[in-house]
Amino acid sequence: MVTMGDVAKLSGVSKMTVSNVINDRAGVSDEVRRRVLEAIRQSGYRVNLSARTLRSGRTGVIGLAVPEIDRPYFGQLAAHVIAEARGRGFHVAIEQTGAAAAGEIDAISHSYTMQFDGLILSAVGIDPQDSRLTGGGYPIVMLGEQDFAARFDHVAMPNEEGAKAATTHLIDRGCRRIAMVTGDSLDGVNVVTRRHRGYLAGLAERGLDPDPALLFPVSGMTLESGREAAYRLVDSGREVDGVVAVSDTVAQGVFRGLADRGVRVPGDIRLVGYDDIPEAAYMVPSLSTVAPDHRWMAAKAVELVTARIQDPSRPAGEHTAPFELMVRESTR
Amino acid sequence: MVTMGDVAKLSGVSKMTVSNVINDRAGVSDEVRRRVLEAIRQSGYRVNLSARTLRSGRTGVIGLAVPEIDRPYFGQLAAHVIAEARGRGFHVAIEQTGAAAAGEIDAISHSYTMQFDGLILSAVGIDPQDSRLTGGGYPIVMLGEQDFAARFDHVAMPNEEGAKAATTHLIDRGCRRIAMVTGDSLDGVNVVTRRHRGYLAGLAERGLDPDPALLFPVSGMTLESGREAAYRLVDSGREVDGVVAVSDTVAQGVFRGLADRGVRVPGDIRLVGYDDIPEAAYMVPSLSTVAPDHRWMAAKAVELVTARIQDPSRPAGEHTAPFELMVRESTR
DNA sequence: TTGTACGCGTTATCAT
DNA sequence: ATGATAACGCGTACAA
Repeated sequence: MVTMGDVAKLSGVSKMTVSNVINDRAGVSDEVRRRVLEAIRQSGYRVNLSARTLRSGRTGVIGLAVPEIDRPYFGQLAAHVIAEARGRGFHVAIEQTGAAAAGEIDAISHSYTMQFDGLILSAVGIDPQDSRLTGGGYPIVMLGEQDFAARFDHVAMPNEEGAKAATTHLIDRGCRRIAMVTGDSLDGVNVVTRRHRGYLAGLAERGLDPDPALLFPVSGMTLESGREAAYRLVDSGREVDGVVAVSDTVAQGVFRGLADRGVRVPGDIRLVGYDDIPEAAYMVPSLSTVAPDHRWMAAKAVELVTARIQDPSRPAGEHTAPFELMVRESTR
Repeated sequence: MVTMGDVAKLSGVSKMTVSNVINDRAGVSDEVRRRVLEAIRQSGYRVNLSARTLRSGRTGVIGLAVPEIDRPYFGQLAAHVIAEARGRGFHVAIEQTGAAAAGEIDAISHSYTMQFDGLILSAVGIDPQDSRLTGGGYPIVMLGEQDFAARFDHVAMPNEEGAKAATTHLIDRGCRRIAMVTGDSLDGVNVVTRRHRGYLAGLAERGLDPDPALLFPVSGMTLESGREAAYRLVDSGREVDGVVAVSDTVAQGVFRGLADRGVRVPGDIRLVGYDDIPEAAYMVPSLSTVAPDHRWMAAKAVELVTARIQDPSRPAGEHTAPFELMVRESTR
């Protein structure tokens, strides 16, 4: 392995000067810089990041913990975060939490062990009151929907606002019996409960009474659980003319489930999702959905975590992404 | 920061003994081990991976370079690789190559710089003859379709076999004018050309003549390029009763494009994809497709790269995944 | 079974 | 503008 010392010897300078050249520090004459760069090229020298990290205490890596990387929403998020971090000279390491509180706690611990400089945690299961959840000065940015009470930097989605807009949109299209397909636990503050609140707020704003019988719980944010909820919806025999799904992926499942039962969208039931995953615009019918600004969220999260890396004591802030309601064929 | 020395002091032993306890080495009395573990717990000590890496030369990280992590196929692949690597005590760092040869070369160089112990490279653009493409003893496993001539361990998809099976399936369903929507370059050996060969082989096996006018090139493996190819297909006015798409994502785009032009699937045109992404089964109509065994591929790739990490001089091998043709509604 | 001394490759400090 | 020296925290060789 070629070390800095080898390069120094080759170009007839000290290790320190080589280091200065590599890190673009001032105080190196053009002539020496040229010689050193030439020696690096010739020798094929590469910086040893472990040594640098050992000395400097920084890895240049930001962790990104998501529930499952194979869900379109998180794949997109990851792509944006990677791009944004690269622009700031950071590398991104992806962790999977399995959408469980334990996995999320592990991710923090693991991030620390791996010596990531900071962590962006897309939290869905964790309880903000969890005693194991202590920043301890370690730069963590939360990306999710719990209420972290300013204990962490937090980038939130416009869950209530978005779900409310989706619901009033259905009503304005003529729907009166609007079901919601959403998570099975309506306790606490999370994606599921906040979108449910938005749904209720939407009904209220248009003077409709909520009907608890029109809530169809799913155990996970998956295609299959959406389909299965649609079966229950149809088989219940209840009159329904609109469905708000907690996410686009669930909406895709609901759509398939309705089709399996011979129910047409938007003819019999209008359907709206949340997330605006890329596939939404390409479904037939295309899916109306709430589109939070993903790039904005990724950029904000990276901005916050890098700022906190530089100054761990800065005050934490709460930030909510802008959104747009994408009206497409499924609510035509 | 708590170091090994602190733990040693706290438990009244030497650093070496602490190291022995941590790495589960023999020659430590139960009593001492207990004391050390207690001290570790109390102090909150964590191994410093940089120091360990600097000393041992190993990071315990495997790089996974994919074109774009926000494409469902690669998201799934990543999820499987991460799970498999975890089982072998490795961590996975994801890189994005942008589906370009330059990005793939960069990924190798970057993987090396980041001191990953090995790299799984999902290559789509690289030329196996590229002079910059030299393993140099660094453990690289190729996951893609080029012909690497045993210079690298290589996990391949059953591209020709799969595309051929898809094509004969269309013919057996009664199709006679079968178009293919595929990449725009039919040079070299890659996903595009191999699936195209499979398509030709399928036609040949059933005694149909290929018609070059039924090739509709796309510039990328995206939803949008699939849609746009469908427009060209319909607008060309050519008679077509079946379409083989180069991937499921492209097939989704084709399906949407056909719908935009009022062409029904499978009524007017039967459609088959490749990959079996999760969404395929949930489309309406559900998408018939070739399902390579993704988990098998991920497991094999991780197995190969870990084996090569242990023994860099082992002979390289070529491995092709098994597949299954998923017959669904789009070819009903 | 435990301890000592040194080296891994880099960077910070201080001196020249 | 450049160089010498000492750390960073861990693991290995060898000594006790």
